[in-house]
Amino acid sequence: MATAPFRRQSPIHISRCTLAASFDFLGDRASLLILRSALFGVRRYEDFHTEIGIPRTILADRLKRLVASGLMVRQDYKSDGSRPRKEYLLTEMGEALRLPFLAMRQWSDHWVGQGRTPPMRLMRKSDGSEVAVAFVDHAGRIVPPDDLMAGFEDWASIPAAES
Amino acid sequence: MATAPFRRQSPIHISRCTLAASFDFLGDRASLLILRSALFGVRRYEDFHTEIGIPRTILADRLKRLVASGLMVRQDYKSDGSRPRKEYLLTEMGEALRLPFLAMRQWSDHWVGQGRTPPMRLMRKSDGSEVAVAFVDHAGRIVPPDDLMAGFEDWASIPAAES
DNA sequence: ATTCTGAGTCCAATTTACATACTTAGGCAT
DNA sequence: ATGCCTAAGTATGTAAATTGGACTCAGAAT
Repeated sequence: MATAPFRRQSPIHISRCTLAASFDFLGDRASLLILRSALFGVRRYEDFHTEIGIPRTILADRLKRLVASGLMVRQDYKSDGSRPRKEYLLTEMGEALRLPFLAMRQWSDHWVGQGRTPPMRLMRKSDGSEVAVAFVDHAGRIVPPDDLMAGFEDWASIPAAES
Repeated sequence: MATAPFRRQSPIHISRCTLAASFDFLGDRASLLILRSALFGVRRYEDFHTEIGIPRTILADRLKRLVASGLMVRQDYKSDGSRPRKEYLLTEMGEALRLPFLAMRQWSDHWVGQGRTPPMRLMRKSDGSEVAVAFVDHAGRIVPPDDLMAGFEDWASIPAAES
């Protein structure tokens, strides 16, 4: 599976693909940047706006969509000396995006950040050892990408590759 | 690191974030769907068009951008009985997106596909055992998300969290 | 010479994004 | 109690991107 063989169609039809479906609500720059900030601990409208620099209308719209999609919740907070305001927190579903986002970061640090030393390192809390995102088998051993294979529910319906 | 502490700003400024930078060229639905298909082995303009169903102008534009970004290459192919045509192949850089995309698929199968059995399983070629995407330490052991910690180059510059 | 097909481009209508300005709600100082 | 301040939005006119459909182009086959 290092490289997929040539195919005329994907083995999973786009209308039944949860991955493709997820791109409907996080397949745009603004949402992705909001989630990136949120995973770092940013919560407030004004902070998202300052940090990301997208128009306020877009920010408001995207936050609404992220809440509607179940990735974030909008709740009150109260810092002393000011009135109750709203903040946006990741739900468990949104929090679970940490793994894919960190996989993506690993990729971008390598391929976009070329030579530069990555600004962030993942470590074990316990012993401080370097942590990476990788394929692992059921026994917990790392699987090299070329030992990887995909199995499909209805593989009989997959049109054979031609050249 | 199960949940990040509240922060007013991300510890990595957006202008120096390779992840944020990568969203510039793959932070849109069309590009993500093209890459999904490409990772499955789809290569041809017409096949992308049929499968994804985006307008031809967008497809042409995105393919151009993916080539310009170094994720794909445009090359000739010749099937017998017809003239030479173009196809789009993932480069090593594009191919390396397989890990983050499969991490994302794992997420979407779980959180978007709720109860349904995932249409695709990752397996070891050698023994057919189930494969997943996970955090691993340097010794190759799986790291649970709550034993995860982030270290930053210039952590002194991180504004302290407040509430 | 004509047809056929994959790989595009062109175009007018619609949608979405953008920047800037404006609004709202409540705590607080005067 | 009046007015000010701030976070969190909304309103709006303009600029840009997206859309679906028609059109073009190149070469192989008939």
